Amino acid sequence: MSIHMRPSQALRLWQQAALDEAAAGRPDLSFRQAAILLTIYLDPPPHTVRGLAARLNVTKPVVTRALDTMGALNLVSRHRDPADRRNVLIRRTVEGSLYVESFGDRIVARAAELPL
Amino acid sequence: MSIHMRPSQALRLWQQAALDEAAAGRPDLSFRQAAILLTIYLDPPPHTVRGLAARLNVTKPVVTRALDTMGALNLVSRHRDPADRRNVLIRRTVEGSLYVESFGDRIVARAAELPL
DNA sequence: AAAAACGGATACGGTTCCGAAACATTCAAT
DNA sequence: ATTGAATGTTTCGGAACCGTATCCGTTTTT
Repeated sequence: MSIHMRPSQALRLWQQAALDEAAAGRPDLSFRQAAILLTIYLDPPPHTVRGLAARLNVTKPVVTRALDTMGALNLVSRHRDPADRRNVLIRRTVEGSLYVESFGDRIVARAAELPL
Repeated sequence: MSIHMRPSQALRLWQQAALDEAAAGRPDLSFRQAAILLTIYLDPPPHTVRGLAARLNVTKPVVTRALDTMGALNLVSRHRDPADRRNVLIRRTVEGSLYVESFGDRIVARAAELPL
């Protein structure tokens, strides 16, 4: 049972959620950053820079930089892979989990409010 | 009849849409920019810098700069208000309409694909 | 052991963005 | 006509981001 919505509802939902994010004074993530963050939190680990770059079809420095800023915000953390020390494994954090969770909750709430 | 979705579905939807945007090589809009763009296209005109800034709870330069970049992308256009020449009226463009429309369509498509 | 391949970070030049403050232009009030 | 307020833009120093290319450490291959 899939989710049905009309384009106007989808756009309104996106607007409301974006307004929430902007107004809440939260970090102003870009689409790319959001995609990286959500991929880390939704897709099964392990996550590497290379893997994320391939998944998003962007270059490695883009991922490195996104991890720099999100790491500074404590939304993700980096650790060397002990097995293959070339790899960097990206892991979730408590703060990142809270951020993602509340983000999801807000979307659900906004979706429920959508006008016909 | 409102839209029901679970947080996991909302997050997955957001991820898929963000991945689409990132992969499509489209301009990498931030939440704020997206909120401004969608407000221009969803809320009834006229739209002014001040009005948008108030709606988004951001400062005026933020709106001015967002309009600079979106204007360069031909997503919006600016015109002085003939009635009160202090005002700048922000208007939609053909390209912006296409962008917003296809964005909405993509969200709808992704929503329909969501797993249970 | 030497060379090639791999994963990630860094350097570079350039663009965009931020918040705060100052700015020009226009309108309204006196 | 002057003053004052309102609207939008610009400036400033500082930060983040882009893509391309290069570098560094590690692992694999020969």
